[in-house]
Amino acid sequence: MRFALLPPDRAADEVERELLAQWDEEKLFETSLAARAGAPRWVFFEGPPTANGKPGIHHVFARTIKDLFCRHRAMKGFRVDRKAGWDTHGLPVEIEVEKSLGISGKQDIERVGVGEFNRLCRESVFRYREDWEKLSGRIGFWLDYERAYVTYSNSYVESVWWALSMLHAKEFLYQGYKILPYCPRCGTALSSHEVAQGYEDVEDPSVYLQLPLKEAGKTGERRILVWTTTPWTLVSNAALAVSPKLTYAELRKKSGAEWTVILAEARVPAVMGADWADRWDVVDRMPGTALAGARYQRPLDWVTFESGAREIVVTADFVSAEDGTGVVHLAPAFGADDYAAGQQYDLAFVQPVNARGEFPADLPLVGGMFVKAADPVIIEELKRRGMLWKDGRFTHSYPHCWRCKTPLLYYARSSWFVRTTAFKDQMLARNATVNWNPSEVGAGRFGSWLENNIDWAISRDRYWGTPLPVWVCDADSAHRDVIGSFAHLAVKTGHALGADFDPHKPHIDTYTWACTACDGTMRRVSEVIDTWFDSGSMPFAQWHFPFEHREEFARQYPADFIAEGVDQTRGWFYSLLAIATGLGDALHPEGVRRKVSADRHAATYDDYHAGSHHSGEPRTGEPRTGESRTGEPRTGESRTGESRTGEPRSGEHESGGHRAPAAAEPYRAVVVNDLVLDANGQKMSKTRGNTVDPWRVIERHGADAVRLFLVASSQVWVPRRFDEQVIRETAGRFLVTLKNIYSGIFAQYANFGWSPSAADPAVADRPLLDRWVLSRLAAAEATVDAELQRFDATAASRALMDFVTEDVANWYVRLSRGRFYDVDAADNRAAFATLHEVLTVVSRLLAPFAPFVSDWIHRSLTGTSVHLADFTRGATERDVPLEAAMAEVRVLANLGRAAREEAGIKVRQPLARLVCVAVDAQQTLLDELVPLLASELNVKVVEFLGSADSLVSLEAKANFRALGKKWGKETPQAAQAVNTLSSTTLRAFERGEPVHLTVGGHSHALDADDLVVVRKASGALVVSQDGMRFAAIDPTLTDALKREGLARELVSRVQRFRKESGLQVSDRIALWVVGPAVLHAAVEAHRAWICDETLTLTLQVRETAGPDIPSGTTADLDGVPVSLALEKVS
RNA sequence: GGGCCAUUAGCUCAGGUGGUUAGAGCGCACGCCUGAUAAGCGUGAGGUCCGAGGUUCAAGUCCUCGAUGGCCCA
Repeated sequence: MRFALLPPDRAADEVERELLAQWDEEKLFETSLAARAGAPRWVFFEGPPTANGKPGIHHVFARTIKDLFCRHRAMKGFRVDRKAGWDTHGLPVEIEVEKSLGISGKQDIERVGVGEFNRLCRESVFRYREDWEKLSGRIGFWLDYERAYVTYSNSYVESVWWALSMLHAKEFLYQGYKILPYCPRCGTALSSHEVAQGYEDVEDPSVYLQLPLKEAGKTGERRILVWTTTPWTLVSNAALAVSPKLTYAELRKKSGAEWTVILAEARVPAVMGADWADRWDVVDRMPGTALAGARYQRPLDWVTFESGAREIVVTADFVSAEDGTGVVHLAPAFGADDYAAGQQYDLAFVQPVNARGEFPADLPLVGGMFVKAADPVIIEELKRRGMLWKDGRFTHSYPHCWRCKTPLLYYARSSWFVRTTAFKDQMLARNATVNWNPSEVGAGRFGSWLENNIDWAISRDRYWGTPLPVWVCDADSAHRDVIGSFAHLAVKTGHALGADFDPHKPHIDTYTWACTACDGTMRRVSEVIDTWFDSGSMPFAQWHFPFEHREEFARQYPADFIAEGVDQTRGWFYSLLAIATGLGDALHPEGVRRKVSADRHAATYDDYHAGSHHSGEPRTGEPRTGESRTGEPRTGESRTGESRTGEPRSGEHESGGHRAPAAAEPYRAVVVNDLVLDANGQKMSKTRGNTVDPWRVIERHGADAVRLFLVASSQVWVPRRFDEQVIRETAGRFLVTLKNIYSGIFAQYANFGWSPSAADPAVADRPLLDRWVLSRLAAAEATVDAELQRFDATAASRALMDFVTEDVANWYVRLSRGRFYDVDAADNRAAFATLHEVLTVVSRLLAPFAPFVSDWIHRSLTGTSVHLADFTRGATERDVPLEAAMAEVRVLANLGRAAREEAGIKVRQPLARLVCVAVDAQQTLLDELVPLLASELNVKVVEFLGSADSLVSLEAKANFRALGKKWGKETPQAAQAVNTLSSTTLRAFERGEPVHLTVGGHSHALDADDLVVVRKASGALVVSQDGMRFAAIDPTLTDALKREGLARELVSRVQRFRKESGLQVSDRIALWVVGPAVLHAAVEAHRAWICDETLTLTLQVRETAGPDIPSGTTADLDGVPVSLALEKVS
């Protein structure tokens, strides 16, 4: 058996590409799935990326996290199917197509034609999908791209329709109004991103009104002051709002007017002037709540109210004392706060403005005018009516249309909603059982946001999206059909849909039918739905549930794991939860199965499902009895999930056909990742030009290093800086070390004739160092596994990297190097077998993080792919006392080196003895490890002392934790007393003699807990200490030691010379050494050893050079001049 | 304006339940090794723990206020 070599300087990119080709050829992903076909499932949901742009480095990040945990659980023995998915609808796609066509805005799209436009949208999605698949593949993200779900596909759309129809059946779907920023010129509502682009500072009117309060028979004696910057909305004024938290003042002019004015006390100076007290008397003060319910006279009476409360003062939390008068005018059609208050108090709703932003022609004075242009007219009219207090101008930041710069109007638009507020408590309960990583996102950001949940506006007045399956009668809009399947649509229209049926606009809008309740015609509403509803439907829509694959859905719901960026908090994380909770039992596999079996002969799902729609009566798809259960959080095992996710579940879940009641949360664990920033901590953006091209980075460092860096550099849920320099220094460096150990130490020498065999000693028979590293390996294995189990990839990767660099490279390999130069000795076979085991297990542990190099090494070591291996071995035993003893030895070695450094004696110079004091380790083990310590520190003898008394004097250090309990406020004095205890007293105390402390009249016996005894060096040896551990070297250099040191210097120099002369490591030589007598003595004393080390067959030492010696080199060996010459002999 | 997160050595980050010498890696300085060699190892110097108050015998850690940066939402 030969082990392939992997030179560390071989380009990672090249190696990885070769592996990708090999995986492809072997169908390794499919093979790995097949190997777990019968295993318990661990379900992953792929949050579908929007395929409307090239993937960036932050996508590599998110996808690494997804892949990593899926790989880990798969290696742990679960079946982890990974179905890819693509989010294909929505405004981003439309904008991309608008750009490519060089058009902008709805009118342009209509001109191009909705059919053509949507065709281009569909094509555009395909283009980017390829980019995504390529990059995902390159970074080793294993996903089933062949069977990806695509949100625009007919089957997906049909499942979404089903969900909407079920929500409708549960009376969760309704039509209402939503206040949207709207451009009257473009005739379109703007998304929040568009609004954010268009803020500009503008000057607007600043108008104060005095509105008379209507009180029993004396209207106008008290007036309330109101401020607005949009006079045109006063036409629709329905109510006034005051703050329940503010105090309001009622003022009367000192000059003795008959009327008073009311405004927030805190606003008086700002509104009335700093010197207001000179002119006004405060006649009354009252809380805002006292004003609630008061009636007032509205400023303008041009429109008539149809229904709802009007001309009334209400309280609202959004009213502040920041500006204005603390009294806010409410026009529910023209502001989000206003609308919300309107809903809360059932206020009258009037919207006398058309789509072009104009008042109707029949209004007095302002009829037909653009609203903004009507402002001066309205101010003039208010003045005429005596309702104007004062007017002025006001500069503020106001949103404008980013296309045409027209100021936006906040506008009530008809919109469709899902009544999420109806099941908010259930969402909260479900959320509470989710294992969020980090937990604060679930409890804080997401949880507190859910608390303030408002109904989900799901309709969009756009083109490329899942059409809202609502048909409304053109004669009476109360007559509605919500279509839940294509079959249902066929039934409605009376004929089959045809093979080329496309549920998208504009085709779908050609389907109409006669209203069953009147003479009207049922026509589809124009809207499409929010793409978040699409993606939030993926748990069932990816399976075309409930029309197909019901069993599959049951097995793959809910998800054990999802992972996305923190920006998905209000996106996918929410839409998954909201839809699953709203659907409730409709997602219950048992419920569906019962239904199906009861109607086994039904030709289509819709056949049995129909009827609920024909009647027009809402009905629940499933029995209501289970409802109360749905909101209950799971108890017991839910939070840590250990019992569920720790080990593969037994088959019982499978045999049941489903895994859990669908009433559970749609995902059990979430890993949230934060942004990838540039090297300077700046957010990456195209406009800043600091984006990172993932392809170029991968080419330079390899996907392994990039993945490892992204995960290991800091917790994934804090923003991380992306710095290529740092990749090289951390992940890159680690991988180089690993390859060095594999190729430079293991494979290179194993190829002289070692391969695993029965000749290898059993573990128990191997040297302590081997047993130690195997024990550490078991520890690392357990740690990495446990950290991944709890979704901490950062801690896992760091533990693994630390093990490899510290324990394997820096200790085991370094101390064992000599054992790898010869494959025959039993001791050496043990070393090879041990390192083989270590490297094999390390590659498995590394596989989720760095799937390429780990596979490469694992294949070379074992002949099989790491991705078909088990993550952990069975029971492995640790030798904890041995680990403790070795830890002790390593500390002592460091101390010894520090002592050498202090004494100024290099390691190559042998010393007579090292004197140590160790703690926490068995002396027998330490004795066995002495040869390692002696060789590491190059000393002849290592002695252990039971105490350091002979090396040190004792001092006490107070232990505040213990003293604090006893002494309270006198702790510092007591500590001081402890710290001044004499060395003699402390020795007595350590022997068990009682010691009392007296401080401030109190006296307590000293307990062992109360102090730590510290040893300070004293004496002739050079002592180094760390806590209770000591290492002391004897710096005395005898002539014999000096000779040995010189011999070592010589060997070192000869070795270098051999190399400089171009010799092979196995070449035998003849050697001439010319130097003074002292060198002569050293060589003669260690002749055999020198010859052995340098493979010298004949060694001649002289004091002077001669003509018979070949030319060579000269050197200085610690002040001893030497000339060397050598010749290759064989 | 609200919510959440972060702020610890030049850089990147660790620092359960408060306990007195605040750690690691990288970088840097000095040195070692020269059969992992465009590798490997050691020793060392680096810190008012963002600031101000407070609680406590004791605060990087708990509380309050503030600053800066980031994200999300208005």
